[in-house]
Amino acid sequence: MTRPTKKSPERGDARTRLLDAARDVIRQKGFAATSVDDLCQSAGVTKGAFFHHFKTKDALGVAAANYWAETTSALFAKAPYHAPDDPLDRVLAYLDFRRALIGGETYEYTCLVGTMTQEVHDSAPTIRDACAKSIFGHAATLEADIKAAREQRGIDADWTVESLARHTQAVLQGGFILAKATGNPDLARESVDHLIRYVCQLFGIETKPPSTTEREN
Amino acid sequence: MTRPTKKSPERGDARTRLLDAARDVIRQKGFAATSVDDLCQSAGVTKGAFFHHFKTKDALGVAAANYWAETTSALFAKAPYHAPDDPLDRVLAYLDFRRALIGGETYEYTCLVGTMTQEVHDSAPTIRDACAKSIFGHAATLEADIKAAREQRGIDADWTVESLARHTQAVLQGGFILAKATGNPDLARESVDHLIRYVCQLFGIETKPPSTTEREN
DNA sequence: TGATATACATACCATACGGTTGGTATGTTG
DNA sequence: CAACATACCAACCGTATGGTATGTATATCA
Repeated sequence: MTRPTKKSPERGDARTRLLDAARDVIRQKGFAATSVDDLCQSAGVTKGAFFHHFKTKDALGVAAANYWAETTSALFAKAPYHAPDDPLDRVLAYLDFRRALIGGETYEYTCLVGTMTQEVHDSAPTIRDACAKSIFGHAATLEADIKAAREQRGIDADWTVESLARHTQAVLQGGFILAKATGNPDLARESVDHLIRYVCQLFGIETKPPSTTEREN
Repeated sequence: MTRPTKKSPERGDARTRLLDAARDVIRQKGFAATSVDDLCQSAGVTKGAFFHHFKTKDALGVAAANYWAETTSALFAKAPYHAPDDPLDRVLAYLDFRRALIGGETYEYTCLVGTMTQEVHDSAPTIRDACAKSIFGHAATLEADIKAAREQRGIDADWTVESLARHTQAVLQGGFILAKATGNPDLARESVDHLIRYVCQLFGIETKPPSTTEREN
């Protein structure tokens, strides 16, 4: 292998630094408004490095979406919301977890692939498909718990497990837009609160308060 | 003769045609990826006309957001969902109306100001503020009916009227993102269905089926 | 009828953009 | 050690971009 060599540990190789830069800069400025030079400057690499690792700017977009899918999958897989024995508690713990992630600067808590989807859905199908895979792949990780909760409690539902899983992502994405419109993360949390109330009602339990992490940021 | 002069009703003056073009093209390609030339070509005017009416591209963005606010306000003001005597029925009729609007090509039913907010929130405050005004101004038009419904039915709520009004917009915006990710408007309708179920549950009534207009498009 | 303002059109400009080229330093392999 | 591959850099290129300068036809009004 040629690279790392474990020497000069600046902060990862050029490719990873470009992907990290893409994750943050694109969430701030959007994909189209982010130039290749922006990314190179933010990553501290040259244009030569950029086009060595990515054939085109669109190719970086695809790679950034995949990188996002990988890193967020890892984050959610390790997260503590899987602990409860009761599947409904796991679902609610997931929503609590998502709620707790909202805060700080807008680019820190909003969703890269949601942002990119909005921009490129009609003009860059490869990027859009990578974003869709990330969004719906994550939604699918909720389905087992939702299904188990429904069966365990014998809920006679007129909604599908898949649609509820997708709905949670829609609420989050929409909350991010309202938060961006005002620069205020409270607007995203607010919608998650309504979503939590909805899920509690669907399963016939009393609405739980927004958990411990009420005040952060 | 060079200009309209009330003759040759091509389809409005240059300014309006540019705003119409902006509404459609920006919803397809996004704001940053839409060039001034794109807009001029789509509107059938020259660049001279563009910069005669708008000082900068950002100024057009602001004007497009305001134009969107005006035209959608007029649409919703005229819509039939205000007819029912019961305020809750009006709220549900509003959601039904929104649901029925979803269909056709993505650029035909998605929200211009939601799209622009996502892109420019951090780099073009004037556009962002115009978008926010449109979104929250529209949300505010729901508050009277929500409040009346709550009082009439003596609901003891742990949520604010304003937050529920905003939540409806968040769900719509989020639904649009999922729809864009797949090119399928069903994903937006699906989330509206969950929202309708939520509102019915909040007010303690049985969930109504998605109204008459089930199959369109 | 002349002065002025409006509503465009044409031609042009400086810059920023995505992408290419040619090169070097370093490591890997047989 | 020769041959090759990888990772990266600096300089450059053609084009597209937002914006400007200037011209012109029509409408308004004193």
